[in-house]
Amino acid sequence: MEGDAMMPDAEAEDAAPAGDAASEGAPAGLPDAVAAQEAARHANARSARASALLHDYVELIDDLLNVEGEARPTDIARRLGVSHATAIKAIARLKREGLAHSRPYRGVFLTEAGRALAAEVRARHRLVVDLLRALGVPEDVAESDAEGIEHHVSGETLKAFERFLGR
Amino acid sequence: MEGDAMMPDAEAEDAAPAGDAASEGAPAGLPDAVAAQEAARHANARSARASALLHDYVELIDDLLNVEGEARPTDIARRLGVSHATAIKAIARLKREGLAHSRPYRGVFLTEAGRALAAEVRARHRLVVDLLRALGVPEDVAESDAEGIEHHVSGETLKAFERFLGR
DNA sequence: GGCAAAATGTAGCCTTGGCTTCATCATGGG
DNA sequence: CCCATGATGAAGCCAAGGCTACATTTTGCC
Ligand SMILES: [Mn+2]
Ligand SMILES: [Mn+2]
Ligand SMILES: [Mn+2]
Ligand SMILES: [Mn+2]
Repeated sequence: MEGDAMMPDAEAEDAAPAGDAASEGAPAGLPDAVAAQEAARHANARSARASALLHDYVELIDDLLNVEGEARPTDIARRLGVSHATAIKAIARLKREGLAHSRPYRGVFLTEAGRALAAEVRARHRLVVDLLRALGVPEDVAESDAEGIEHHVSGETLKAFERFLGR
Repeated sequence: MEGDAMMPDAEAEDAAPAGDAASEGAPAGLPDAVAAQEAARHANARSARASALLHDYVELIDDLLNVEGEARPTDIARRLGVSHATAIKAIARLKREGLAHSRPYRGVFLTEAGRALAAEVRARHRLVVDLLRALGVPEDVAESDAEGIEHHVSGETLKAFERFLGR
């Protein structure tokens, strides 16, 4: 620990009191309620970020099952651009969460919950892409941005997108 | 691969001559080029997700510095809804990345690069909120969704938003 | 001016989500 | 029919980003 050298060279510290706010000796910080609201927004974004990965897996597996008839770890990994080991670990988590099931060397399948989630995720993905396209975003960029945006679009916002697209 | 004949191919759309000779009993899997493109989109989203956290810290620190005159770990933590220890670890990372600097017990400051990034992040945040509002999303929902969406909006899409908002 | 409380920092634990490496399994071509 | 090869799975490493618990420093208040 190079914790030495902690001599506070008496700077013009108190020269920046920034004492805005009300008449009271209250702290300059903004009201608790506002900070709490902001914290809630960030917590919300963190939560969405946490489920984003599983959503993408479920969406992709559903697609593979529909288009190819089966969803193999290697294909999943290739489509996501990760190693097969990474895909297998995520698949284990999907199973733990009750979204998928599989037996060794037999490919992956979705549970009822998994299929329901996949449908929801796909609808959201498409709607986000459609909205971006409608705003003039080039197709490849729309697809790319949508891959991240989709996980942060609430039901309310989704409805707004639908309204705008006239649906 | 599988012997079944899976004809429903998404890539038979129109252009996109990336198709490999599909005349033979070629694998049902979609072309390498398409899978690679999809993998690239996911890689892009992963990368954006990775920098999202630091962006939020930088944006918040800049705001605290502007509004309060100082950015203290405890305030940062409260506004983000995380423990102060978590904030301090993130701040260490900001410093490592050359975005911030600080001395023990003295609050956090942004480097030139940090300020530049903050300006960019804030502009993006505002534009996303404005777009959502323009589409009829309620203010609190717009703020909440924007907190996540903002990190996945490319420059191209940003321009499209500006165009739509008439700027 | 001194001291208790608040703020800050450190240490260590956990999960997620990447990776590489190595072991095992399944299958199709010869 | 057999085994080379590719697919699958297991193990273990790493960084990020949460947390709690505890140590240290600063500050506000009497
Ligand atoms: Mn996605
Ligand atoms: Mn998607
Ligand atoms: Mn954000
Ligand atoms: Mn933001």
